[in-house]
Parts: sequence; C-alpha cells; structure tokens
Amino acid sequence: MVTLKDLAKELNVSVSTVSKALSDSHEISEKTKEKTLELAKKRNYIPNNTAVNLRRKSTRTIGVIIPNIFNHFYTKILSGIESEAKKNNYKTIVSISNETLLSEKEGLDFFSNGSVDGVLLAPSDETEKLNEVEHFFELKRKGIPFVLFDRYIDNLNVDKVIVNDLESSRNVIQYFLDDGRQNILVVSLLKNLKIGDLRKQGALLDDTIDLLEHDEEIGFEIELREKIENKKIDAIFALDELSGIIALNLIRQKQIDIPKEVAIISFSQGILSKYSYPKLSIVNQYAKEIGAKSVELLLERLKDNDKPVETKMIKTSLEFNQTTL
Amino acid sequence: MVTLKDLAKELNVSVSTVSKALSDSHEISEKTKEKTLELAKKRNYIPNNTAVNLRRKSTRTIGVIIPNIFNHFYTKILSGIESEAKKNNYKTIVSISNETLLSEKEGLDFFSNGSVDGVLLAPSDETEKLNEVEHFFELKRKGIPFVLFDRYIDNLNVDKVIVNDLESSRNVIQYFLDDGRQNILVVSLLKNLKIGDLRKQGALLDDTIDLLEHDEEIGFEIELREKIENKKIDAIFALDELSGIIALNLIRQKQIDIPKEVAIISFSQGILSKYSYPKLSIVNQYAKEIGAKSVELLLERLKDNDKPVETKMIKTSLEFNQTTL
DNA sequence: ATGAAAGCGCTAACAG
DNA sequence: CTGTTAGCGCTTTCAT
Repeated sequence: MVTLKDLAKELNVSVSTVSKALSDSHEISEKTKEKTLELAKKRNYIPNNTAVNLRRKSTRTIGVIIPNIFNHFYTKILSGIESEAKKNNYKTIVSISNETLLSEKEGLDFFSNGSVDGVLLAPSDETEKLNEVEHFFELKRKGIPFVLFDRYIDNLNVDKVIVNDLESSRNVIQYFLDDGRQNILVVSLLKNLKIGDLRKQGALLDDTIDLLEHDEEIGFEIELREKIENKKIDAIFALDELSGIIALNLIRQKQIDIPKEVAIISFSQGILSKYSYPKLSIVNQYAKEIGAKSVELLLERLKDNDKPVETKMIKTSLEFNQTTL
Repeated sequence: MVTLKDLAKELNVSVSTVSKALSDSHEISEKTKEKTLELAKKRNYIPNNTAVNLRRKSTRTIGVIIPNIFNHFYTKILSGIESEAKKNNYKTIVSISNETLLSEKEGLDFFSNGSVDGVLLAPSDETEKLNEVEHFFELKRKGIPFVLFDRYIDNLNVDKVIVNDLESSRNVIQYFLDDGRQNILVVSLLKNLKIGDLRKQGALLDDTIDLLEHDEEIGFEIELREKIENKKIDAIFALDELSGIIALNLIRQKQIDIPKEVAIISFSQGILSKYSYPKLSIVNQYAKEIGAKSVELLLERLKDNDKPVETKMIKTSLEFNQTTL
C-alpha cells in the first residue's frame, strides 16, 4: 500500500505538501501539483479511506437494515436508497436482518460504532411481533441519526417514511363495490404484522366483507381452496403479493373465469405480478420513492440534528389490468 | 461520542489501561476491569471502528459487487455471502453495478481505498459485452484480493466460483430426447452474454435442435409466438428464467397442453418459477452455495496470498415438476 | 509556497 | 499491574 509518506519521500517534499497538492490547494505551486499528481498516478496511490474517515469524523456512508432481501419490495427500496445516496456522494452499506430480532440488533451494533453516519431501518417481522423496541430507543439515546421506513414503531419519535396503506385499501374495496361486486374476500399472508393491520383495517370497510388470513403458505392455500368451493365470491383483494399470486393460480386451476366471475387486485411491487398469467391488477407502492425519501430525510437530519421530526407519506396507486379486473 | 480517553480521565487511569481492561487482558486486575466495564456501560461507550481499523490495518469487511439486485439469483448469492461472512465474523458491504461498466468501476474504486479487506465480484452485462476488463487487471495489480463469481473473464488469473452450465444444458436435452421428444426449441433472453454461451453450447447438442434468442422481452415474445404457431414443437428448454416464464405463459394462452403436447424446463433460481402456474421444472443453480463458496475462497486468499489460484465449480440439479414435464 | 506538528481514537511494545 | 510512548494515514493550523 502506497501512502502520502511514500510519495513525499520520493518527491523530496513534506507529507502536508503532498496532501495539499492532491487536493488541489491554492497554497501549492502548479509545478509541484503536477509532479505530485503524476507520481501519485504512477504509484497507483489511493487515499486510505479509514484514515480519512478517522480524521474527518465522518464516513459519508449510510447503514441500511433491511428485513428481507428476497422480497422485491425491499430490493426496490434498496435500489432507491442506493441511487439517492450515490447522487449525494454517500455510500451504502447493507445489513440483512432476515426478519429476526437478533440479526437486527447485531446490524445496529455494527452500525453504532462509527462505521456509518446514519442508519435507515425497517424493523423485522419478529421485532414487530414481539414488540421489542428497546434497541431503537437505545439507538436514539446514543445519538445516532436514523430513519424508519415502511414499518413503524409506536411511540418512537424519529423521522419516518410510510405508505398510506389504510387509504389504499379503502380505495380498492370501494372500486369493487362500485363495480357491483358484492361478495368480496380479503386474503392475506401478513398475519400478525403491523403493516398488515392497516391494510386490513382499510379493507374491512363493512361487515359483508370476508377475511382469510394466515401466516404460512400451505395452510393458506388449503383454507382458500375451501372458501372458494363453499362460498360465492366475485372479488378477491390480496393484502400482499404472495397471497395474491396464490389466489390467482388457484382460481385459474379451478377454471373460474377471471375477471368475469372473480376479479382480483393485490398489493404488490411488480415482479411476481408482472410475470403472472394473467397479469395481476395491483396497488403499486412506489418502493423506489420510499428508499429515496428515506435517504433525503436522513441527510437533512445529518445536516441539522435539531430540526423537528418528520413523517413522510408515500402514496400508492392502483394499476389496473383489464385481464384481472 | 465517548472515547477511551474520556473513560480514562473519569477513572483516573491511563488510556492503555482502559483499552486493556475492556479487552479483558490478563495484565489488568479484576477490580480495575470491573470498574472499567461498569463505567463503559454506563457511558454507552462504543469502540470507534474507524480507529480500530486504521490501527489493525484490516476492516474485517468484504466488498461485494453485484450486477443486479432484482434478479433472484443474485439476491440468493448475496444471502449466501452474507451468512457465510457473518459466520466468519466478517461484515459485508454491497455495491450494485446495475449491469453497467461505469458503476462497476466506481464500486471497485470505492473498495480499493482500504474500506474492505477483499472483494467478491460478478461482472456486469455491459462489461461482458464490451469485454472491457482492464479494471480487473488493475485491481489485481493493486494487490487487492478478489474472487470472481458466476460470470467469468477470459485470461484473468484469479480465484473463481462458477456453475457447470454446459453439462447441465446437455443433461436437459438428453432428458428430453430420452423422453421421446423430437422437436426441441431452445429459448433465451441471454443474447450476447457469456453465461448464455455455455448454456447454449450445451443445449445445441445436435442440429435438430432449434434456437430462439433475443435480448429484449417484447421482441422475444413476438418471435416465440410465431415459432409456436408455425412449427411443431414438443419441448422447450429456456436458458434463463424470464424466457422460461414468458414461454410458459404463452403456451398456456394458446391452450396447448403442458406437458402432454409441450414439456418445459428452465434455468432458474426459484422465485418466478415457484409461483408460476403450473410450476416450472427447473435447473437449480444453488445460488447460496455460490455465495458461500466465494466467501470461503476469499478468506483463504486473505490468509495466504501466495496460494495457487483456484476455480470452484458448483453443480446444478434438475428439479422436476410433473405438471410441466 | 512549503513544512512542522498536532491530533483523530485506538493498540501494543516497552518501561516501570 | 499500570503507564508512557509511538504510530496507523491523513488533514489542517500555524509557522517559516
């Protein structure tokens, strides 16, 4: 590894001269700058990031804790975070909690030790279910700037980016009703998740609406099959993509006509629903925006730690597809 | 931020005593250790990672450059990398190249400045197509340990983890032939990609086998539709998941019986094919293993930079599904 | 225009 | 058992 010292020695100048020359300081003569630049290039000099960070007391890096990397929704958020961060000359470092509380805590510990300037975080399933939130409060106590996205935690007074789930759900149901559909079934694989709560609340607009929720795919499919066989249903609203796809496939398997006999709409972020046949109509969540907004909020917080806490809401949109509606 | 110095002052001992006490050194008395630990906890002391890294000249961090985070194959690899790294007490930092040469280079630059101990890298589409590989050789010249995975680069003498694409393809075709299928169509959306080359090579076992490749979904679908209408086909082998799904949906749309009239097998990593209807039969690529093996190779390289370069091959497996075969 | 020196927070060799 | 000191590589203030 070649350091400033090495260059200085070879150029017969001091370390500080080299440092200034490389950062194009006006204090240094053009001639010296030239020579220095040339040698730096020749020797493949790269500033040691660790040393720079230590000196600057900033890393220009954002830590991201994400529950699940197999969920297209989160990869899209991640991609939004990445590009917004890059735009602002920040790097991103990702820790995947795999929906476990332990991993989430480990990730936070790692991020708390000066590796990053701030943290973007979506709590894991487990964290939500156990409602174990002490580590978030501790993070705050430690004074580490962070932004919560997608999922939320009660009473935690930090910057947040959320989605208008409740309202979106209402809109979907209203759409079905306006379309003359009377026997609506709401399905979900989000049992016990806070995020599911809001969607559910919005969906159960009146008591004619039936609900089937489960926390596991196989069981869900079995129960759904029964429901479809035993009950008249003319519309299905899936609160998550997976239950939407499973419902779609089941309906097709039963040779039930979509959308004439049963219409389907699902919360989704695109990948499974895009390549399903027929294509699902979806409630699009603009995951990229969620990521970008989170970065934005964090950078503002980094600039001014005293500014009042903010909550940004990202609106969903209904994306109709005539083959399922 | 609370530092060793702060603790030392408050405890009326030297910085080094505190440092040693916190790392449970045998040189320090139990009493001092206790007191120190207590205060550290009370003051929420966290060692500054940047300083530790600078001092140790190691970051215990692996940099990963991945072409595409929306591809389930890569997220699976990433997950394999993450857990294997964690197991070895290494952290992971991810840079997404979005299949562009520029991003890939930027990622490498960032990783070259001491932020990571070594790099895991899958070249982007663009890099492969342009065959622009100078930056890899430069990385090697800089002496940064790295491992190539999934995609490969000619003449680049580094550790590699690859998949036995060629052989797998041959096996699939052989399976079709043994099954009495005569009119096999090979489809692909991997046009111009090296990885596609090997699969193609293996698939075009004899000249009765027809090929349709494209680099874009819409065009692919149009041509495929024509093919299916004009030609007798009793088996389709898709060299990538997307073309597989598109073919599947098209066949279903045409009311052609699967698998009686047409059988389908596709290269895949699970997500789209798992939730397709009917489920696709696939060539599974064991993406997690690819990730884990890459980490393994890198850690070995980190330990001994002089050990001979290695290439690990991860074997695929055929996963049959009676509804498509 | 250049250099000396201090210091970011930590570890570790060495001294006491 | 504890402390002193040097130094990781860099930036920056303050001489010169």
